[in-house]
Amino acid sequence: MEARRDVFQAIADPTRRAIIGMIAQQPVNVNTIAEKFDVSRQAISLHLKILAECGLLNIQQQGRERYCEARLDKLNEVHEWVAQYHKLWTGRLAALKQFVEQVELQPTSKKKNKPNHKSKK
Amino acid sequence: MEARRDVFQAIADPTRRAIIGMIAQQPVNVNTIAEKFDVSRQAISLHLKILAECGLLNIQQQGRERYCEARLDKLNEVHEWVAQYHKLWTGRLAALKQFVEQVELQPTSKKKNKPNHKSKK
DNA sequence: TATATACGCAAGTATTTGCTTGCGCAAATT
DNA sequence: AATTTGCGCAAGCAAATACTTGCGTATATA
Repeated sequence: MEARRDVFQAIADPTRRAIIGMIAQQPVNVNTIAEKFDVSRQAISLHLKILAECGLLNIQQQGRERYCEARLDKLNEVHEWVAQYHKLWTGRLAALKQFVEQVELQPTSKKKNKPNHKSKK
Repeated sequence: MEARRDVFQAIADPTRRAIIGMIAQQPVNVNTIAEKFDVSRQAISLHLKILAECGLLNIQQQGRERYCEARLDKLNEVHEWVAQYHKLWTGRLAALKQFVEQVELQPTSKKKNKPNHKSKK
């Protein structure tokens, strides 16, 4: 146990993503977070621990309460990983669009019957 | 088994991320992929199955070979999820930077020496 | 046609999750 | 001082992972 613990792994769980969303704007204490879910406080506590272990979360003790603060910048690893592919696939879409437009403009096209020609808006 | 199967879950595994990287540019067949890793072909096959199940992968049979083609646009869900927080945290950084600069420009400031002021290009 | 190749389909196992319940302790509240 | 509240620690458990090995089956190739 306690094996791999990286950001990708951390955000794989929907509950943990929800937690991040909940504390993205301002720190929230453990019990307040736990109340929003229908699992036990311990379960949430464990999720928080996992998030904290990979740096996505800071915990500040305040009296008997513990406030969880999101460290969104730690999502950068994910952002960069996805962004490279995002560029790739949007680039392809752009190229495809351009290609289609170019073909449509060809005056040499044989196809004269195009009953339902989908026009671009 | 066969429970949750979403994109976040799929990319949580480093092997699967590596597979995506391997086929992002052009389709590759199963055995070629498997050879790059030091786990069994079956293990890779299962990873491919998982990727295919959540749409990140298309498989085209060609003779006895199966070519795996990446569907990068299916990463959009992840991209959007991260992007919202990316905006948040970069926005905060920008605000912080602006704040610091503003403070530095205060005429009441005692600090007159700013040798390496980083100018924006 | 015999054989090698490119897979898929289990079955079996060790580890890792995700969750629960019970206990304990320190900081607020009464 | 007694009680409530906030939360960690730990044991226990079902389910999911990530692999492996063995077997079966098309499709190429010799």
